[in-house]
Amino acid sequence: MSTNPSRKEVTHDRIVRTAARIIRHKGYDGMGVADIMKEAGLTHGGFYAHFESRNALLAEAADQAGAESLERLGKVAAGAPTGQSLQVLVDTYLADANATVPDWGGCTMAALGSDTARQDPEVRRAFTRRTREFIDLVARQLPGWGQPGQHEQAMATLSCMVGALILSRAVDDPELGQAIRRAAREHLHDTP
Amino acid sequence: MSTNPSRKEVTHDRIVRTAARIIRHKGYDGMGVADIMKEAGLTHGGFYAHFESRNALLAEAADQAGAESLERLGKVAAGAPTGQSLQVLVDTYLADANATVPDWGGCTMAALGSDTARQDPEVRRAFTRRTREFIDLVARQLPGWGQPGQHEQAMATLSCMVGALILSRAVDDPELGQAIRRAAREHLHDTP
DNA sequence: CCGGAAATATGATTATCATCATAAAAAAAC
DNA sequence: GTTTTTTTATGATGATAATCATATTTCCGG
Repeated sequence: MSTNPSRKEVTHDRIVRTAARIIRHKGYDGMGVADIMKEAGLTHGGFYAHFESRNALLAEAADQAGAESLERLGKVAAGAPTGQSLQVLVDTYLADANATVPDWGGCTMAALGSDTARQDPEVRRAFTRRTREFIDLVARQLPGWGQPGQHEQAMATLSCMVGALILSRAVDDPELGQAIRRAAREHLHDTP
Repeated sequence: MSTNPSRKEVTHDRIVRTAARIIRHKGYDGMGVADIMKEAGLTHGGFYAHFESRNALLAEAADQAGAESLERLGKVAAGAPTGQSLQVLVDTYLADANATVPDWGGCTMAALGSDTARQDPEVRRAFTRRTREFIDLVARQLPGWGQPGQHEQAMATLSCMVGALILSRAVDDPELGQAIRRAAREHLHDTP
Protein backbone atom coordinates (compact mmCIF):
# COMPACT_ATOMS: atom_id res chain seq x y z
CA MET A 1 0.00 0.00 0.00
CA SER A 2 2.73 2.44 0.83
CA THR A 3 4.47 1.76 -2.45
CA ASN A 4 1.49 1.62 -4.75
CA PRO A 5 -1.59 2.89 -3.03
CA SER A 6 -4.71 2.46 -5.10
CA ARG A 7 -7.34 5.11 -5.07
CA LYS A 8 -9.48 3.01 -2.79
CA GLU A 9 -6.68 2.43 -0.32
CA VAL A 10 -6.00 6.13 -0.10
CA THR A 11 -9.64 6.86 0.62
CA HIS A 12 -9.86 4.02 3.12
CA ASP A 13 -6.86 5.39 4.93
CA ARG A 14 -8.29 8.88 4.98
CA ILE A 15 -11.52 7.62 6.49
CA VAL A 16 -9.68 5.68 9.18
CA ARG A 17 -7.52 8.64 10.13
CA THR A 18 -10.55 10.89 10.29
CA ALA A 19 -12.37 8.36 12.44
CA ALA A 20 -9.38 8.04 14.74
CA ARG A 21 -9.43 11.76 15.32
CA ILE A 22 -13.15 11.82 15.95
CA ILE A 23 -13.28 8.95 18.44
CA ARG A 24 -10.43 10.45 20.42
CA HIS A 25 -12.41 13.64 20.52
CA LYS A 26 -16.00 12.46 20.90
CA GLY A 27 -15.74 8.84 21.99
CA TYR A 28 -16.94 5.70 20.28
CA ASP A 29 -20.58 6.68 20.45
CA GLY A 30 -19.84 10.15 19.18
CA MET A 31 -18.76 8.78 15.84
CA GLY A 32 -21.53 8.60 13.27
CA VAL A 33 -21.00 7.13 9.84
CA ALA A 34 -22.35 10.22 8.13
CA ASP A 35 -20.13 12.56 10.17
CA ILE A 36 -17.00 10.65 9.34
CA MET A 37 -17.69 10.51 5.65
CA LYS A 38 -18.50 14.19 5.48
CA GLU A 39 -15.31 15.12 7.32
CA ALA A 40 -13.38 12.88 4.96
CA GLY A 41 -14.93 14.74 2.03
CA LEU A 42 -17.26 11.95 0.94
CA THR A 43 -20.93 11.18 1.22
CA HIS A 44 -22.35 8.74 3.69
CA GLY A 45 -23.69 6.19 1.24
CA GLY A 46 -20.34 5.04 -0.05
CA PHE A 47 -19.23 3.94 3.37
CA TYR A 48 -20.03 0.28 2.94
CA ALA A 49 -17.82 0.00 -0.06
CA HIS A 50 -14.93 0.49 2.34
CA PHE A 51 -16.03 -1.19 5.56
CA GLU A 52 -18.18 -4.13 6.36
CA SER A 53 -19.85 -2.30 9.19
CA ARG A 54 -19.55 0.67 11.46
CA ASN A 55 -17.91 -1.60 13.98
CA ALA A 56 -15.23 -2.65 11.55
CA LEU A 57 -14.26 0.99 11.12
CA LEU A 58 -14.39 1.47 14.87
CA ALA A 59 -11.80 -1.27 15.32
CA GLU A 60 -9.52 0.16 12.66
CA ALA A 61 -9.95 3.64 14.06
CA ALA A 62 -9.12 2.55 17.59
CA ASP A 63 -6.01 0.86 16.30
CA GLN A 64 -4.99 3.93 14.34
CA ALA A 65 -5.67 6.27 17.23
CA GLY A 66 -3.52 4.14 19.50
CA ALA A 67 -0.75 4.03 16.96
CA GLU A 68 -0.72 7.80 16.66
CA SER A 69 -0.59 8.29 20.42
CA LEU A 70 2.23 5.78 20.72
CA GLU A 71 4.21 7.29 17.94
CA ARG A 72 3.92 10.70 19.47
CA LEU A 73 5.04 9.57 22.90
CA GLY A 74 7.73 7.34 21.49
CA LYS A 75 9.29 10.37 19.85
CA VAL A 76 9.08 12.33 23.08
CA ALA A 77 10.91 9.60 24.97
CA ALA A 78 13.50 9.18 22.24
CA GLY A 79 14.23 12.89 22.19
CA ALA A 80 14.81 13.17 25.93
CA PRO A 81 18.26 13.45 27.54
CA THR A 82 19.77 10.14 28.63
CA GLY A 83 18.43 8.94 31.94
CA GLN A 84 15.55 11.38 31.97
CA SER A 85 13.29 9.83 29.38
CA LEU A 86 10.77 8.48 31.89
CA GLN A 87 10.44 11.80 33.62
CA VAL A 88 10.04 13.61 30.33
CA LEU A 89 7.50 11.07 29.17
CA VAL A 90 5.43 11.43 32.32
CA ASP A 91 5.66 15.20 32.31
CA THR A 92 4.60 15.42 28.70
CA TYR A 93 1.74 13.03 29.21
CA LEU A 94 0.47 14.92 32.22
CA ALA A 95 1.18 18.38 30.89
CA ASP A 96 -1.64 20.87 30.95
CA ALA A 97 -1.85 20.99 27.19
CA ASN A 98 -2.49 17.28 26.90
CA ALA A 99 -5.40 17.63 29.24
CA THR A 100 -6.96 20.76 27.91
CA VAL A 101 -6.27 21.23 24.20
CA PRO A 102 -9.68 20.38 22.87
CA ASP A 103 -9.05 19.37 19.32
CA TRP A 104 -6.25 16.91 19.44
CA GLY A 105 -7.88 14.64 21.98
CA GLY A 106 -4.64 13.52 23.52
CA CYS A 107 -3.95 10.00 24.63
CA THR A 108 -6.28 7.45 23.15
CA MET A 109 -6.39 5.36 26.29
CA ALA A 110 -7.51 8.29 28.37
CA ALA A 111 -10.10 9.30 25.81
CA LEU A 112 -11.60 5.85 25.30
CA GLY A 113 -10.50 3.81 28.28
CA SER A 114 -13.64 3.26 30.29
CA ASP A 115 -15.80 2.86 27.20
CA THR A 116 -13.60 0.24 25.64
CA ALA A 117 -14.75 -2.42 28.07
CA ARG A 118 -18.20 -2.14 26.53
CA GLN A 119 -17.11 -2.37 22.92
CA ASP A 120 -17.14 -5.30 20.53
CA PRO A 121 -14.29 -7.84 20.57
CA GLU A 122 -12.57 -6.43 17.47
CA VAL A 123 -12.28 -3.03 19.10
CA ARG A 124 -11.02 -4.42 22.36
CA ARG A 125 -8.46 -6.52 20.56
CA ALA A 126 -6.98 -3.46 18.90
CA PHE A 127 -6.97 -1.60 22.19
CA THR A 128 -5.26 -4.50 23.93
CA ARG A 129 -2.48 -4.66 21.39
CA ARG A 130 -1.77 -0.96 21.74
CA THR A 131 -1.90 -1.22 25.52
CA ARG A 132 0.83 -3.86 25.43
CA GLU A 133 2.93 -1.61 23.25
CA PHE A 134 2.36 1.25 25.63
CA ILE A 135 3.47 -0.85 28.59
CA ASP A 136 6.60 -1.82 26.69
CA LEU A 137 7.30 1.79 25.82
CA VAL A 138 7.14 2.78 29.47
CA ALA A 139 9.19 -0.24 30.53
CA ARG A 140 12.00 0.75 28.17
CA GLN A 141 12.32 4.12 29.89
CA LEU A 142 12.67 2.65 33.37
CA PRO A 143 16.09 2.74 34.99
CA GLY A 144 17.93 -0.56 34.97
CA TRP A 145 17.35 -2.89 32.07
CA GLY A 146 16.13 -6.40 32.48
CA GLN A 147 15.57 -6.04 36.19
CA PRO A 148 12.88 -8.28 37.59
CA GLY A 149 9.53 -6.61 37.94
CA GLN A 150 10.25 -3.98 35.36
CA HIS A 151 7.17 -4.86 33.37
CA GLU A 152 5.05 -4.72 36.50
CA GLN A 153 6.45 -1.35 37.35
CA ALA A 154 5.61 -0.12 33.90
CA MET A 155 2.02 -1.27 34.29
CA ALA A 156 1.66 0.56 37.57
CA THR A 157 3.24 3.68 36.13
CA LEU A 158 0.96 3.59 33.11
CA SER A 159 -2.09 3.08 35.31
CA CYS A 160 -1.18 6.14 37.30
CA MET A 161 -0.64 8.22 34.18
CA VAL A 162 -3.86 7.18 32.49
CA GLY A 163 -5.95 7.43 35.63
CA ALA A 164 -4.68 10.89 36.44
CA LEU A 165 -5.36 12.17 32.95
CA ILE A 166 -8.86 10.71 32.90
CA LEU A 167 -9.78 12.12 36.27
CA SER A 168 -8.26 15.49 35.56
CA ARG A 169 -10.26 15.74 32.37
CA ALA A 170 -13.49 14.57 33.91
CA VAL A 171 -13.64 17.02 36.75
CA ASP A 172 -15.24 20.38 36.25
CA ASP A 173 -12.72 22.44 38.16
CA PRO A 174 -9.52 23.16 36.23
CA GLU A 175 -7.59 23.69 39.43
CA LEU A 176 -8.52 20.29 40.77
CA GLY A 177 -7.59 18.75 37.45
CA GLN A 178 -4.24 20.45 37.54
CA ALA A 179 -3.68 19.33 41.11
CA ILE A 180 -4.39 15.73 40.18
CA ARG A 181 -1.93 15.81 37.31
CA ARG A 182 0.73 17.44 39.41
CA ALA A 183 0.27 14.94 42.22
CA ALA A 184 0.61 12.04 39.81
CA ARG A 185 3.71 13.57 38.21
CA GLU A 186 5.43 14.03 41.52
CA HIS A 187 4.40 10.62 42.72
CA LEU A 188 5.95 9.04 39.64
CA HIS A 189 9.10 11.09 39.97
CA ASP A 190 9.57 9.92 43.54
CA THR A 191 9.08 6.24 42.85
CA PRO A 192 11.40 5.20 40.05
CA MET B 1 -38.37 12.94 51.88
CA SER B 2 -36.98 10.27 54.09
CA THR B 3 -39.66 10.91 56.71
CA ASN B 4 -42.67 11.39 54.51
CA PRO B 5 -41.92 10.26 50.99
CA SER B 6 -44.73 11.03 48.61
CA ARG B 7 -45.62 8.63 45.88
CA LYS B 8 -43.84 10.77 43.36
CA GLU B 9 -40.68 11.00 45.40
CA VAL B 10 -40.52 7.26 45.75
CA THR B 11 -40.87 6.79 42.03
CA HIS B 12 -38.33 9.51 41.32
CA ASP B 13 -35.87 7.81 43.60
CA ARG B 14 -36.47 4.45 42.00
CA ILE B 15 -35.82 5.87 38.56
CA VAL B 16 -32.59 7.51 39.71
CA ARG B 17 -31.32 4.33 41.32
CA THR B 18 -32.18 2.33 38.25
CA ALA B 19 -30.41 4.86 36.07
CA ALA B 20 -27.36 4.79 38.32
CA ARG B 21 -27.11 1.05 37.89
CA ILE B 22 -27.53 1.27 34.14
CA ILE B 23 -24.95 3.98 33.51
CA ARG B 24 -22.39 2.13 35.60
CA HIS B 25 -23.09 -0.89 33.48
CA LYS B 26 -23.60 0.55 30.01
CA GLY B 27 -22.20 4.07 30.19
CA TYR B 28 -23.92 7.39 29.68
CA ASP B 29 -24.81 6.71 26.09
CA GLY B 30 -26.11 3.26 26.93
CA MET B 31 -28.92 4.75 28.96
CA GLY B 32 -32.13 5.30 27.05
CA VAL B 33 -35.14 6.94 28.61
CA ALA B 34 -37.39 4.07 27.59
CA ASP B 35 -35.02 1.44 29.01
CA ILE B 36 -34.81 3.14 32.35
CA MET B 37 -38.54 3.54 32.71
CA LYS B 38 -39.21 -0.03 31.76
CA GLU B 39 -36.66 -1.31 34.24
CA ALA B 40 -38.22 0.88 36.88
CA GLY B 41 -41.60 -0.66 36.05
CA LEU B 42 -43.01 2.37 34.28
CA THR B 43 -43.64 3.47 30.73
CA HIS B 44 -41.48 5.89 28.86
CA GLY B 45 -44.03 8.66 28.44
CA GLY B 46 -44.28 9.55 32.09
CA PHE B 47 -40.61 10.36 32.27
CA TYR B 48 -40.97 14.10 31.85
CA ALA B 49 -43.24 14.34 34.82
CA HIS B 50 -40.16 13.50 36.89
CA PHE B 51 -37.25 15.07 35.05
CA GLU B 52 -36.82 18.12 32.94
CA SER B 53 -34.69 16.26 30.44
CA ARG B 54 -32.67 13.14 29.93
CA ASN B 55 -29.64 15.13 30.93
CA ALA B 56 -31.17 16.10 34.25
CA LEU B 57 -31.59 12.43 35.05
CA LEU B 58 -28.07 11.74 33.89
CA ALA B 59 -26.73 14.22 36.41
CA GLU B 60 -28.77 12.77 39.24
CA ALA B 61 -27.82 9.26 38.22
CA ALA B 62 -24.12 10.05 38.11
CA ASP B 63 -24.37 11.57 41.56
CA GLN B 64 -26.23 8.56 42.90
CA ALA B 65 -23.83 6.11 41.31
CA GLY B 66 -20.89 7.93 42.85
CA ALA B 67 -22.58 7.98 46.23
CA GLU B 68 -23.15 4.23 46.11
CA SER B 69 -19.55 3.52 45.17
CA LEU B 70 -18.29 5.77 47.92
CA GLU B 71 -20.55 4.28 50.53
CA ARG B 72 -19.43 0.81 49.63
CA LEU B 73 -15.76 1.64 49.79
CA GLY B 74 -16.17 3.72 52.90
CA LYS B 75 -17.57 0.69 54.66
CA VAL B 76 -14.70 -1.45 53.44
CA ALA B 77 -12.17 1.01 54.84
CA ALA B 78 -14.05 1.38 58.12
CA GLY B 79 -14.18 -2.38 58.59
CA ALA B 80 -10.46 -2.93 58.09
CA PRO B 81 -8.02 -3.57 60.94
CA THR B 82 -6.32 -0.48 62.27
CA GLY B 83 -3.40 0.63 60.15
CA GLN B 84 -4.35 -1.56 57.24
CA SER B 85 -7.32 0.32 55.89
CA LEU B 86 -5.48 1.72 52.88
CA GLN B 87 -4.19 -1.66 51.87
CA VAL B 88 -7.61 -3.25 52.28
CA LEU B 89 -9.20 -0.43 50.32
CA VAL B 90 -6.76 -0.81 47.45
CA ASP B 91 -7.02 -4.59 47.43
CA THR B 92 -10.78 -4.51 47.41
CA TYR B 93 -10.87 -1.94 44.68
CA LEU B 94 -8.49 -3.88 42.50
CA ALA B 95 -9.83 -7.31 43.33
CA ASP B 96 -10.73 -9.57 40.46
CA ALA B 97 -14.41 -9.45 41.32
CA ASN B 98 -14.57 -5.70 40.99
CA ALA B 99 -13.17 -5.94 37.51
CA THR B 100 -15.12 -8.85 36.19
CA VAL B 101 -18.52 -9.16 37.85
CA PRO B 102 -20.67 -7.94 35.02
CA ASP B 103 -23.83 -6.81 36.70
CA TRP B 104 -22.70 -4.59 39.47
CA GLY B 105 -20.53 -2.36 37.36
CA GLY B 106 -18.08 -1.59 40.12
CA CYS B 107 -16.56 1.82 40.68
CA THR B 108 -18.42 4.63 39.02
CA MET B 109 -15.27 6.53 38.16
CA ALA B 110 -13.81 3.58 36.34
CA ALA B 111 -17.04 2.94 34.49
CA LEU B 112 -17.66 6.51 33.41
CA GLY B 113 -14.33 8.28 33.75
CA SER B 114 -13.22 8.95 30.24
CA ASP B 115 -16.74 9.70 29.04
CA THR B 116 -17.42 12.23 31.74
CA ALA B 117 -15.20 14.82 30.12
CA ARG B 118 -17.65 14.92 27.23
CA GLN B 119 -20.80 15.28 29.29
CA ASP B 120 -22.85 18.34 30.10
CA PRO B 121 -21.85 20.64 32.95
CA GLU B 122 -24.44 19.28 35.39
CA VAL B 123 -23.08 15.77 35.02
CA ARG B 124 -19.50 16.87 35.40
CA ARG B 125 -20.36 18.87 38.49
CA ALA B 126 -21.80 15.80 40.18
CA PHE B 127 -18.78 13.76 39.16
CA THR B 128 -16.42 16.40 40.48
CA ARG B 129 -18.08 16.46 43.88
CA ARG B 130 -17.85 12.71 44.22
CA THR B 131 -14.24 12.77 43.08
CA ARG B 132 -13.37 15.17 45.87
CA GLU B 133 -15.08 12.91 48.36
CA PHE B 134 -13.18 9.96 46.97
CA ILE B 135 -9.88 11.78 47.35
CA ASP B 136 -10.78 12.61 50.94
CA LEU B 137 -11.70 9.01 51.62
CA VAL B 138 -8.32 7.82 50.41
CA ALA B 139 -6.51 10.59 52.26
CA ARG B 140 -8.08 9.53 55.54
CA GLN B 141 -6.63 6.06 55.16
CA LEU B 142 -3.08 7.28 54.62
CA PRO B 143 -0.61 6.81 57.46
CA GLY B 144 0.16 9.95 59.40
CA TRP B 145 -2.59 12.52 59.82
CA GLY B 146 -2.19 16.06 58.74
CA GLN B 147 1.17 15.51 57.15
CA PRO B 148 1.95 17.86 54.29
CA GLY B 149 1.23 16.44 50.90
CA GLN B 150 -1.29 13.94 52.14
CA HIS B 151 -3.95 15.20 49.81
CA GLU B 152 -1.54 15.03 46.91
CA GLN B 153 -0.62 11.50 47.80
CA ALA B 154 -4.27 10.55 47.88
CA MET B 155 -4.78 11.98 44.39
CA ALA B 156 -1.89 9.97 43.03
CA THR B 157 -3.09 6.83 44.75
CA LEU B 158 -6.59 7.29 43.42
CA SER B 159 -5.26 7.90 39.92
CA CYS B 160 -3.36 4.67 40.05
CA MET B 161 -6.38 2.74 41.30
CA VAL B 162 -8.78 4.14 38.74
CA GLY B 163 -6.35 3.87 35.85
CA ALA B 164 -5.52 0.27 36.64
CA LEU B 165 -9.15 -0.73 36.88
CA ILE B 166 -10.04 1.01 33.63
CA LEU B 167 -7.16 -0.53 31.72
CA SER B 168 -7.71 -3.97 33.16
CA ARG B 169 -11.34 -3.86 32.12
CA ALA B 170 -10.64 -2.53 28.67
CA VAL B 171 -8.14 -5.14 27.59
CA ASP B 172 -9.34 -8.31 25.98
CA ASP B 173 -6.98 -10.67 27.75
CA PRO B 174 -8.02 -11.53 31.31
CA GLU B 175 -4.46 -12.41 32.25
CA LEU B 176 -3.17 -9.04 31.19
CA GLY B 177 -5.98 -7.40 33.10
CA GLN B 178 -5.11 -9.34 36.18
CA ALA B 179 -1.44 -8.48 35.80
CA ILE B 180 -2.23 -4.78 35.59
CA ARG B 181 -4.34 -4.89 38.73
CA ARG B 182 -1.71 -6.88 40.61
CA ALA B 183 1.05 -4.51 39.53
CA ALA B 184 -0.94 -1.51 40.72
CA ARG B 185 -1.75 -3.18 44.04
CA GLU B 186 1.87 -3.95 44.74
CA HIS B 187 3.01 -0.55 43.63
CA LEU B 188 0.60 1.08 46.06
CA HIS B 189 1.61 -1.23 48.87
CA ASP B 190 5.27 -0.33 48.39
CA THR B 191 4.76 3.42 48.34
CA PRO B 192 2.80 4.42 51.41
C1' DC C 1 -68.74 5.24 47.85
C1' DC C 2 -67.38 9.60 45.28
C1' DG C 3 -65.07 13.60 43.27
C1' DG C 4 -60.95 15.97 42.48
C1' DA C 5 -56.01 15.94 42.22
C1' DA C 6 -51.84 13.64 41.44
C1' DA C 7 -49.37 10.15 38.98
C1' DT C 8 -48.78 7.23 35.16
C1' DA C 9 -49.92 5.28 30.42
C1' DT C 10 -50.81 5.74 25.40
C1' DG C 11 -49.64 7.21 21.32
C1' DA C 12 -47.76 10.62 18.14
C1' DT C 13 -44.00 13.53 16.48
C1' DT C 14 -39.63 14.60 15.09
C1' DA C 15 -34.92 13.57 14.59
C1' DT C 16 -31.01 10.79 13.97
C1' DC C 17 -28.71 6.85 12.51
C1' DA C 18 -26.90 2.43 10.31
C1' DT C 19 -27.53 0.00 6.36
C1' DC C 20 -28.16 -0.97 1.60
C1' DA C 21 -29.71 -0.89 -3.42
C1' DT C 22 -28.93 1.42 -7.36
C1' DA C 23 -27.45 5.28 -10.24
C1' DA C 24 -23.81 8.34 -11.62
C1' DA C 25 -19.11 9.43 -12.23
C1' DA C 26 -14.40 8.51 -12.60
C1' DA C 27 -10.54 5.68 -13.78
C1' DA C 28 -8.42 2.02 -16.23
C1' DA C 29 -8.04 -1.07 -19.98
C1' DC C 30 -8.03 -1.86 -24.62
C1' DG D 1 -11.99 7.06 -27.94
C1' DT D 2 -14.88 3.54 -26.40
C1' DT D 3 -15.83 -0.20 -23.23
C1' DT D 4 -15.41 -2.13 -18.81
C1' DT D 5 -14.50 -1.93 -14.09
C1' DT D 6 -13.88 0.52 -9.94
C1' DT D 7 -15.25 4.12 -6.95
C1' DT D 8 -18.45 7.44 -5.15
C1' DA D 9 -23.14 9.72 -4.78
C1' DT D 10 -28.24 9.72 -4.29
C1' DG D 11 -31.91 8.37 -2.06
C1' DA D 12 -34.69 4.99 0.50
C1' DT D 13 -35.69 2.02 4.47
C1' DG D 14 -36.21 0.47 8.94
C1' DA D 15 -34.92 1.05 13.57
C1' DT D 16 -34.32 3.60 17.69
C1' DA D 17 -34.54 7.53 20.55
C1' DA D 18 -36.03 11.97 22.96
C1' DT D 19 -39.77 14.71 23.70
C1' DC D 20 -44.48 16.02 24.50
C1' DA D 21 -49.76 16.33 24.39
C1' DT D 22 -53.46 14.01 25.98
C1' DA D 23 -56.01 10.17 28.07
C1' DT D 24 -56.39 6.98 31.77
C1' DT D 25 -55.61 5.22 36.07
C1' DT D 26 -54.62 5.55 40.95
C1' DC D 27 -54.80 7.68 45.29
C1' DC D 28 -56.86 10.33 49.08
C1' DG D 29 -60.05 13.39 51.54
C1' DG D 30 -64.89 13.86 52.17
